[in-house]
Amino acid sequence: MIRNTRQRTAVNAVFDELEGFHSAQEVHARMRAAGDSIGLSTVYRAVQALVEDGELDSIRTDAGEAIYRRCSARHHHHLVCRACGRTEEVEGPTVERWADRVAAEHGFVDVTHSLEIFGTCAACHRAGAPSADRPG
Amino acid sequence: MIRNTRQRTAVNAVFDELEGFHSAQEVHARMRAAGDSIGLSTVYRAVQALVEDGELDSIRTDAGEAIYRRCSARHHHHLVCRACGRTEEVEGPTVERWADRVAAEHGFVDVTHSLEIFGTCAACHRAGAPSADRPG
DNA sequence: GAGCATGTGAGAACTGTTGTCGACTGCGGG
DNA sequence: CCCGCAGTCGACAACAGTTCTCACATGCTC
Repeated sequence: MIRNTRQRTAVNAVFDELEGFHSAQEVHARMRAAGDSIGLSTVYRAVQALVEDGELDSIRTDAGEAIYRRCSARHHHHLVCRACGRTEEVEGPTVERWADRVAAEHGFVDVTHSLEIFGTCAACHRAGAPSADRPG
Repeated sequence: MIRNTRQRTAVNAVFDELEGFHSAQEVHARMRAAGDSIGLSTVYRAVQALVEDGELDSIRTDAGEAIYRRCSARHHHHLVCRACGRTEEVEGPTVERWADRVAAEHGFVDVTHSLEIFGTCAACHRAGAPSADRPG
């Protein structure tokens, strides 16, 4: 049975007040700072549960850290600035259809996909942010 | 000054023989197994240098591990069976153009993207493989 | 070949994450 | 309302991947 605990509720609530992506550690620190007594393990368990429930959306930073945010109902992808980390949601039926079609052509079923776009946002580009090229 | 050492050359050479993505640790193990004496730190340094030189391409797995491969002339994506792990390379100008366009519309420059498609391949589907959904 | 900046490598340190385990507590039943 | 107990908590240890350290080795320039 899945219980409705103070901690779980609290973690969930944090993401109501927060925009964008935040790491488990950050959430933990934020809660502790706010006087909320909660363990780090619990935060990790909570965010994982929330991701499974589809409440949160998770991606991994370039540094390998997992970051989370409230998931909007729509299926979408992320456009991430590699200099300042700013994230924008983008969506496009084009790519959805393409992915499904390609998978189907190869005989794959039950298809999902993950797509992230990285670049340097206008502000950072103006600021002359360095950019590590990443062809691929 | 950047020196041309035996180790650096050797790491680079490994990726000539290897297809697809491989972790630094795997490369290290492989080299040791082949009787090549090299330290793990050195492998890390080497792959990082190679990435900076544009010789290698790096992405991060879901588990947070960094994996590398020779940057192929062709840009393509992966279609991965979530049951047996079989991977097929797919490519499509559609999605490339879409990603670039979307990024440009948001004022992003110097754009790259990462896309993986997950599904159950025909063989595994016939075998009745289970599947874990991952919205996002 | 000499000098020396740069690279190497074993191991320690660090970071983010997951596991452990005794104590705790929501929740359904009585 | 209280009981019982399975699900949960949380401090801490354990882990994995990566980076740092530093004494030693070695390519490169002269």
